[in-house]
Amino acid sequence: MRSYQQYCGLARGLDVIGDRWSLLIIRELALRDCRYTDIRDGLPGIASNLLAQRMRDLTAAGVAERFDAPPPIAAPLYRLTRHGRDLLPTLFALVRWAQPLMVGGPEPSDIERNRWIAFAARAFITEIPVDVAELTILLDQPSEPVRLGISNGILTVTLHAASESNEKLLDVVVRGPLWYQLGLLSGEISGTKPEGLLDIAGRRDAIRRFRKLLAAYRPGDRVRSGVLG
Amino acid sequence: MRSYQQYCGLARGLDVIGDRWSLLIIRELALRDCRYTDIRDGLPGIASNLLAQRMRDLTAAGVAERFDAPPPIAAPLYRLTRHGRDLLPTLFALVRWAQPLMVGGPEPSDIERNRWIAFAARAFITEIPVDVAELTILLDQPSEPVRLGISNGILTVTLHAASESNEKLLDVVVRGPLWYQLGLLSGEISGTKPEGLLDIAGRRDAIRRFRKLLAAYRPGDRVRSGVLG
DNA sequence: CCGCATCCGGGGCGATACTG
DNA sequence: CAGTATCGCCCCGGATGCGG
Repeated sequence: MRSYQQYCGLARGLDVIGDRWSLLIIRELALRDCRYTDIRDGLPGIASNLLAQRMRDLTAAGVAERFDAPPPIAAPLYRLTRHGRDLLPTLFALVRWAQPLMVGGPEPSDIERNRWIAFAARAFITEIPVDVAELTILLDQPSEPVRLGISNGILTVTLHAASESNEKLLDVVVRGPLWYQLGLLSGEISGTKPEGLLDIAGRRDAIRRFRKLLAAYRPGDRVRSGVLG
Repeated sequence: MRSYQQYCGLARGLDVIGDRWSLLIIRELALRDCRYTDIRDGLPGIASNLLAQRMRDLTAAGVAERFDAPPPIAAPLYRLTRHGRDLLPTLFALVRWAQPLMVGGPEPSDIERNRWIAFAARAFITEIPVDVAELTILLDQPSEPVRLGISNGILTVTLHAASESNEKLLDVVVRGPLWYQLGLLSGEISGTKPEGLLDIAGRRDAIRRFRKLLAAYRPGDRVRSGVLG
């Protein structure tokens, strides 16, 4: 992208990640290390040469990097650098802001990737209550189920290869339409009983702690009405 | 902008604010209510028709709105809506992320607007220590000085009409090159004595509390090395 | 099959001129 | 002052090709 040529932090940041597709590339790399093709799978409609250009730009900016995975993986992979990962809290904030645009569920023309809910999970689970220090949840779906693991009060979100899940190790399993699961994470569905199409399975105590985990998110962080208040 | 047509919060957000110039327009409106020309002043190089289009898009999206100011102001003004202001914490996060790109000072080709430091101030002052509940600081410059007012532990940042400042009401006055002032806010200049070109004036106790205010910012919020860790 | 490079319309963008 | 109008140009989107 053309630089804005402004001595302003916001403009400088946009010079790096303001290009079309750039943040969606970073989203894909945030979910897992990717081959070129893996990234393209998450960006339907992007021109191939454009993706190549973006990868050059992002690596040059120190946001992503190329590396060779150990055998038997033949293709080179891309991953986020430390600097790239530092950007994620910003993206989670944007996801929270945009949540009102998600409430009606997907439009017929919308592309969907089940793994994207892992990104939303990171955005909406912002705090771990002390008595939820150990808990394992599976957001189950036909393809790309997502595992939320809390250990020592630290959350780790991973993509689950389908049916890899040893259900013995899971405390809670959530099944149902993806946008219902999203509504659960974002707090729009907060009733204490499973809502309609949503199936929440697990021991009673585990489910209680899961709900407490979700309740810890508050939309807050509002800016007061005054100018730059 | 063409919609990404993805059922993903990040993509949905970018559909609204991912266009070129959009976030810089929001920056200008965050600093003060603006006439059309005021916005354009902060976006050198933007085509007039393009700005008009962006304003239509942003008002349609409920991020900004047009309104008629009371007399004697003749021209219609733009301001952020509540929804637009909710976006500011995200932009502040981006400003913090991009700070490493600011350390060397402006490039010769860079445009500068002194008011932009007000935006940075909001980004880097993230917490108010309890004993700094009352404090008034002026970031002084030839044009567009910025006032940081803390009252009841709440920070308010305002643009000061030049020489409007009644210095009697100011606890601390900071003078010096803009990017030195920025370095002070972001913590790169944290020495206890005024650095070279930077002049920090005020009562000893006020300056001490001012430094404590700045020290409250920590770059933190890092994401661990694991994927979506 | 994967990782691009190339080619080719179309439209968004940059710059300027113009109008109420 | 607040936009609208016009015109290149280049970036982007879509398809194809091709070497590893």
